Amino acid sequence: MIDSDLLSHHFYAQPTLTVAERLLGQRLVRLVDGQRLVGVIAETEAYVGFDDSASHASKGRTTRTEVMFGPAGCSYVYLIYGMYNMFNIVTEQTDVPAAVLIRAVEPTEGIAVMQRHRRQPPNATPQRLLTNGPGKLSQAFAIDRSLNRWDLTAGRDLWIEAAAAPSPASISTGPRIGIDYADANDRSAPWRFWMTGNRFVSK
DNA sequence: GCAATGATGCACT
DNA sequence: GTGCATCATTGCG
Repeated sequence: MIDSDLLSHHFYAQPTLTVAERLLGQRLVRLVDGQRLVGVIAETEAYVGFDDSASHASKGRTTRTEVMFGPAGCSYVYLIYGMYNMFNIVTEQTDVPAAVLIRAVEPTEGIAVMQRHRRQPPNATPQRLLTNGPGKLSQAFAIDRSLNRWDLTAGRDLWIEAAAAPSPASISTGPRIGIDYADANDRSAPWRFWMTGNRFVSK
């Protein structure tokens, strides 16, 4: 890896909506048993501060949400529905609880290994089912809670590399998914970002 | 194609 | 005990 490609604390410490949008097109990299797994980030969601009723952190500082109050550039990985891991990246200044959920990537390297992690047969079709959702991409990239609170700026095992940014015209926004429990204004906030037309964006 | 449903572990009242 | 920032499968037509 070239050091200058590694996204730094400075990048993640920006406002959460900025980070969520600018993560599109960047490369998610996972190293497992010397094998590089890479995907281009295609879809993200922002969870912003105490006042966002959709965010786990709106309930305050607990064992589970503590990491969201910590420094930017750490991972927040939690288990949902008893079986799926959600991969988030902490943003903003310390004590401001916020994070970006990575919802989908377009796989580019290590696809055969990802298929094994997903228990799909080699050459399975269609390939889009490999990583077109937050639970699926975590499974494909072997991301689980052992990587909670991981420092993504260290360039070890799990990190993000800079790549060409998509043009603003090719980015779409809309409401976040799966947050029916949130207040109406938070449900409708356009805090989901995706690359328009990318076939790996979740349903 | 789509809607309905069950799986499953853990943080938190 | 309750409720999830989800997914695969089933059953319909």
